[in-house]
Amino acid sequence: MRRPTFSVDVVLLTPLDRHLAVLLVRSPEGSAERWSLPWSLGKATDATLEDTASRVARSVVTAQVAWMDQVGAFADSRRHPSDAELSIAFVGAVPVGTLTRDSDDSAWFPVVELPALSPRQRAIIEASTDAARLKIDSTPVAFRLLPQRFTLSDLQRVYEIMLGRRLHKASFRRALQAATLVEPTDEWRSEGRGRPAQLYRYAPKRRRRVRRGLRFDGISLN
Amino acid sequence: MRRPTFSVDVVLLTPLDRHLAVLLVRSPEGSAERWSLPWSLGKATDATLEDTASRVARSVVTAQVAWMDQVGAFADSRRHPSDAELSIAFVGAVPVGTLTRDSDDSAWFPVVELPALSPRQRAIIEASTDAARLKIDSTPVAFRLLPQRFTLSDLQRVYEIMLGRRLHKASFRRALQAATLVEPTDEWRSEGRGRPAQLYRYAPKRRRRVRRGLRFDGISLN
DNA sequence: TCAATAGTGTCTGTTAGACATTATGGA
DNA sequence: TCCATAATGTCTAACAGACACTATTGA
Repeated sequence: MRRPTFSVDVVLLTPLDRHLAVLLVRSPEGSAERWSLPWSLGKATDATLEDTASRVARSVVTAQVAWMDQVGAFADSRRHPSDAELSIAFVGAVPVGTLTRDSDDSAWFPVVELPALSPRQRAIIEASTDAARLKIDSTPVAFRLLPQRFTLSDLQRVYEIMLGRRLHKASFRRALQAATLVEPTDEWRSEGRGRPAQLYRYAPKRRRRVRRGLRFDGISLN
Repeated sequence: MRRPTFSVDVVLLTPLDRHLAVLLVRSPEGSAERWSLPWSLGKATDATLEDTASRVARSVVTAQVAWMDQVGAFADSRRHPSDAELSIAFVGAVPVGTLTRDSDDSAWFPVVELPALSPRQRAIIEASTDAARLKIDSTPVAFRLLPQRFTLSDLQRVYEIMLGRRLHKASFRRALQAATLVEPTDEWRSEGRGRPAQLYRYAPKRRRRVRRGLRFDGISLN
C-alpha cells in the first residue's frame, strides 16, 4: 500500500471555563494514543489546503469557525496517526460554548492538560496556540467568539483566555473605546451578584492608524 | 513518471543598496520563467525540512545565514518549477554584501522589481517578506546582517530596509540604549563627508522585560 | 566657508498601569 | 447590611516623535 503524502491537521480552540481548550477526537481502536487532532488527507474535491482544513473543521463542530490560519508544515520524524510523512497544520477558533458534533468521540481539552498525543501533534498544538495569540492580538477576531450582545467583562475574559495573561480593566476599556470597535446597547444583564453589566455589540468604525514605533522591548534575546 | 510530492523553497533576503533584495536562480532552459526561487526536493539525508532548507541555502551562498524560519505550505493550484503539488517555504537573511555562489546563474533582485516568476513563488515571496519583518521586529537578528563592528547609522539602515519604513533617529538610539544591546568601541569610521561615526559591537546584556500592554491600535479591521 | 553626516538635549502628546472611588445589584 | 461586580476618574512613569542644536569631518 502506498504511503499517504501529507495530512491536514486542524487545531480548533475555544475559551472553556477559564482556560483555552482544544478539540480532540478519539483515535481508532488499537492506536497507541487514545486521542488525536482531527485531520484528513486531501481529497480531489478540495481545491486548496484551506478547503481541506475547513472540511475537517465542519466535520467536528457545527458552529461557524471565527477564523482559520495555516500554522505551517510539520515533518519531524515523529509518529503521526495518519502515517503521513508531512502534516500541514491549521489553527482556528470557535465561539464560546460550541459543542462538538460527536460528544462520544470528540471532546474539548484544556491545553494545559492534554492527554497522550503523538509528538508531532503536540508540537502542532504548541505552535498553534502561539499563532492564535498573535492573531487575537492583531485582528478583532475575539468578537466572533461571543454572541451578538456581550458585556465588556465577557470580552475581556475572552482576550485573557486567548492571550494567556491578565489584562488591566481600565486600560482594556480605554483601548477599546479608542479603537471604536464596540457600541453600547440599551440592555443590561444581571449575572448573580454585583452590579449588572451593560451589553455591547461589535460595531467597528473607521480606523485610527497611529503607527507607533519601534520597540526593542519585545526582543527576546538569544 | 511519478509526480514529486513537495518542494522546499527558500527565500533568502539581504539589504542591497537601499532596498530589500531576494536571491533568485536561473531556471533550466525551456522554462516559461527565466528565474525562480532556489528549491529542492527532500533527500534521504535530510532529517528535517529545516535541513533541506539549510542545504538549499548553502548551495546558493557561502555566507552564514543569519536565521531561517518556515513560512508555511503553499499548495494553490498554481504552477511551480518543481511540478510539485506542494511547496514548503522558508525565509532567511544573509549579511549585507553577501555574494551569490554562482554569479552567472543566480542574482539578487529588489523585491519591488521582481522578474516573471511562477505565481506560487510570487506568493511565497510576499508571505516571506512579511514574516521577515515580524522576525526583525521581535528578535535581534539585524545584528547578524552586519560585520562585528558597525555604526548606528548602518544598523538603522538595516532596520529600515528590512522593515520597509523610515525610523526616527533619536528614538532608534534611545530604544537601542534602553535595550542594552550594543556597546561602543573606541574606533571611529569616516565615510566620505560628514563627522565620523563611532563603531559599536553587538553585546546584549540582560533583558528589561516591561511587558507593555494590549494595543487595539495594530488591529486591521475587516 | 559650506555641505553633509553624527550625535544629543528638550519638549510634548499619548498611553499603560496603578489606585481610588462611585454605582448598583443580590444575598 | 455586606459583598461582589461594573464603570469611571485621576495620577504617574514611560516613551515616540518633533525639533533644534552642537560636533566634526571633507570639499
